[in-house]
Amino acid sequence: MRTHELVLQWIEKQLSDGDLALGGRLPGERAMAEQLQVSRTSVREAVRILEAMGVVRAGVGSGKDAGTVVIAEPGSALGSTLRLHVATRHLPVADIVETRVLLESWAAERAHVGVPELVEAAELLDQMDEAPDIDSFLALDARFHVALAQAAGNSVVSAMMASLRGAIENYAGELTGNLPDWGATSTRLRAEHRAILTAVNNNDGGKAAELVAAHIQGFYKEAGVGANPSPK
Amino acid sequence: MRTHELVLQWIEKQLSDGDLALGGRLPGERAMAEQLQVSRTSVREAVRILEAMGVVRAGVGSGKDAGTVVIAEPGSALGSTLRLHVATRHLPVADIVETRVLLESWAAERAHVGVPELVEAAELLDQMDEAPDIDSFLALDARFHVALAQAAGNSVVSAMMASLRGAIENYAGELTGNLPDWGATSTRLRAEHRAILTAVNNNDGGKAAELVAAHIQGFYKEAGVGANPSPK
DNA sequence: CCTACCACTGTGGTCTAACCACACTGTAAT
DNA sequence: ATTACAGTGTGGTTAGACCACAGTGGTAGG
Repeated sequence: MRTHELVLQWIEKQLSDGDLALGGRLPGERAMAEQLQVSRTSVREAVRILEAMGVVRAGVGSGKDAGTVVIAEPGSALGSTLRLHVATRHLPVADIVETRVLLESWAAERAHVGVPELVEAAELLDQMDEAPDIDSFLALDARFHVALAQAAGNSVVSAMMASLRGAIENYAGELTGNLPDWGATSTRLRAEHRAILTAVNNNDGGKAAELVAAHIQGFYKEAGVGANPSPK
Repeated sequence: MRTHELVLQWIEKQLSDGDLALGGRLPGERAMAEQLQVSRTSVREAVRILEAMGVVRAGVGSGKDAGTVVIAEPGSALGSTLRLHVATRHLPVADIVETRVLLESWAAERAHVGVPELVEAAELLDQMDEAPDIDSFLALDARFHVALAQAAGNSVVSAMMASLRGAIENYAGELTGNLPDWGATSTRLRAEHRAILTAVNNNDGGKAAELVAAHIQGFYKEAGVGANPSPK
């Protein structure tokens, strides 16, 4: 077993045993190195992996944001991993879109009416009506979909959905260039968003799921994904 | 931007541009360090991250298995990430089980009859009838479920399903200790497996999905997950 | 001529020791 | 009381060395 894996094991044990909790701080790199009788290099490699997994965040200096702190951001971490695998051509974009439809439909069908996430989603829609450019529109769109997914109350589904969105975020940006009329598309997307949210708030989960599926598939189909899985 | 992130970017670009393909070999760490004008340490940190993501595999020595080569194993990588987040108590085991039910039901419903994965699944069931102990039974069980998921032909769903299974693998091992009568449970599980496979091969996707959902939920319920999300 | 051995080479794995930038903290000078 | 500044501890980065490993190729012995 390689040295940095030993460090990883040790840290994972600290987490499992509850000696290290969310928001907690890891010992300094030098301290850990001495405690585990390994070099600081090995400790750093382990920390880097945890950082890539979204389990910790490293901050320099001193004070509240300093040191290596335990966080919980599986979404961005999974997203990076998927993005890399898309780059290797091993994961087709079409499969990602399909999975996204699966997860988001499920979430829309089971969204709990009355949770704060749905209020946030409504506010995001208002902001989208006044988005100055495409990029800010897409950013708000991403947050809307994530909020909707979170309303179902399953953190794993939320994280995976967010990661899928993140993995193809670059594509979304490129693809809007393919659209014949962004103004028309934007209007349509916004109307679909409101219809989805209305269906959810009316406890009509089945309809919400259908609308979400059509919404996502419609966008990527219009932008040309599916027929051409590797647009680059 | 930190130095190792620069290296990551460079490697990701090589992958996106197709200059580096699956099975290809990265330049040596020393060569990359010189080419990018960074230290070997930074290169190594980047490679470590890619290794943790299941994008590359590092091998010492010389010959075919030596050097850092591009692979595609998103499943194990995502599994490790999820496992760590479970350790932080951020992802409840119940949510993972629920997501697994979602993905596997979907896959069972859409499995393509006639694909080699289903043949392999059948062989695995035969082997399970003669599994000498619980651990080998669980290992075969894992492979059976993965094969079933792969039969649906969506690589993202397959990878995620495998990762979910891996994230709670340790739990499965612990939980079998809670079962009152392993022999009876094993017999029931094997019967359910065969029923699922039969439904799939009969093109009865709906029934297969139902059976899979009941199969998974039944096992974890019997073992005591759901009522007690953090058994440790 | 063939075989067995062995030094050579290039790979990742690890370690040490130093320096940097950063951000807060406490103290001393104003 | 306010300000300026040295001190301290954090992660970030680098250079250089040594190790184990595995295939390569030459060489000595049969």
